[in-house]
Amino acid sequence: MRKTGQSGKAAPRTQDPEGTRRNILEIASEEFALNGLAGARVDEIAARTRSSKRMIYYYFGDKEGLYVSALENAYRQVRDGEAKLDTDGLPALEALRRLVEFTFDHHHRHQEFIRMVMIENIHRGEYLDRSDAIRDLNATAIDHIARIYARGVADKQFRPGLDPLELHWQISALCFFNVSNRATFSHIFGRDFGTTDALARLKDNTVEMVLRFVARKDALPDD
Amino acid sequence: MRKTGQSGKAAPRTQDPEGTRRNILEIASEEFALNGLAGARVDEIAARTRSSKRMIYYYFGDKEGLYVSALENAYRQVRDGEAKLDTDGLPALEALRRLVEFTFDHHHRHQEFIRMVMIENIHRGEYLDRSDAIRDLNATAIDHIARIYARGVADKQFRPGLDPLELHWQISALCFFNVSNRATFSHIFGRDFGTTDALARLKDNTVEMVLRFVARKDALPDD
DNA sequence: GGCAAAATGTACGAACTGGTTAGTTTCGTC
DNA sequence: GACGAAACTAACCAGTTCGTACATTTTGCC
Repeated sequence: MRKTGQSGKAAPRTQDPEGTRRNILEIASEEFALNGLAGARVDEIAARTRSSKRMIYYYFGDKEGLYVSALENAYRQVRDGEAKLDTDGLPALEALRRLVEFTFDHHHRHQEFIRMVMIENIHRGEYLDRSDAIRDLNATAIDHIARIYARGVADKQFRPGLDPLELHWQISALCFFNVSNRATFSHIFGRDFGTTDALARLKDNTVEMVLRFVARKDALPDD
Repeated sequence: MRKTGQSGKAAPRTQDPEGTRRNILEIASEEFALNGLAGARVDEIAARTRSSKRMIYYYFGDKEGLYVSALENAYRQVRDGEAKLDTDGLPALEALRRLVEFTFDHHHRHQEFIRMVMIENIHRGEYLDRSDAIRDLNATAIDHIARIYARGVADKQFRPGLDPLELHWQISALCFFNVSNRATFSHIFGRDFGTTDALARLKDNTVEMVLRFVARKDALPDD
């Protein structure tokens, strides 16, 4: 799909391939996040689109192709957002705190992304396999935490011997679960964990938990 | 068609309502855990059953009724298993360690359960709402950790002011994610987190993380 | 203006899917 | 050993769902 160089802004057209594609992808992302791969309906997606079912198949091949694109779309958006955090000037302990807080909030802000990841895990990552675009996006996601950790160890603030990737795992777990399992958890224990108050407490706990895990005892405040 | 001994139990019958029901539920649980509510096929379930599609509707009403039963089934099995852990004789710190280790392993042993919970969360707990059976099962699930925590605080091993339910949340998060998101996580970071080695490390980390979060500084070993 | 390629609209159909209809067999019990 | 209820079977049905065939318009380019 090549775009010839044009002068000025593109004039409004009756035909707008790029816009159509984007519009379809947007609606599809919503529907898949809402209903899952099997649960989403191509006809329903088409109906909500400014375009038609014909166009879905024209641009994305089939339902699964559309799903994979929606998945890529979700990852791309979220990773783009993550890149905005900058902690380079901060002391390691503070940087880590910021990172965890940011991750917590970021997950909370992008619930459709969380849902897509849940759905994809139900499918055992089968469709992720078909997308080389996604792996590339995440290769650098680990860098940030690795840098902070290295800094903290050098400063004798963090205990050595931890694996940044495993640390990332733990942080992800705490922040992800917080969104992914809220429905069942709240229901079962009869307490709403979605209130701003509950969320604030969970965030504090999460930060605290990570910091206590990583920091050396003497770098922590007294109990 | 085998004959059971006449050991007081019902003689073998060609008609076996209880057995049929259980058989259907068993297969249905597998299929729903495998494919989700929308993804599972009633015909496929029926085919794998010793019985027929008609019987599914006879005993469970409709597809959703069958799904709710499968969900209840999953919760019941897992909660029954959990009840087996006994830490009452142990010092609080050791008891908590055992609890976390057990939870970690237990989640790992019951991946179909995890999948059912994931699926139900995709459905926002809508079907959990329809089942009063499940809430009752979990009302006591929090007791165990609450007892350990209270003991630890009394013994000056744990820092006070924590909420057992929130603690349970954190532990669940770490152990749940470990199963639920393995597919995408492993894929994205190109490292298999399902090996016995990786699991052992993650378990250690998880235990460590919880203990460091709960214990008072002076109750912990040096870094 | 003319033309091929890209983009789009309309309508349809084959296969699937949840659910049912209608009828048969089994079984406790009186 | 008759009888009604419970357990069960097989075939079928109607609505849905993904996907496509065919026709048409728009666009870039000479």
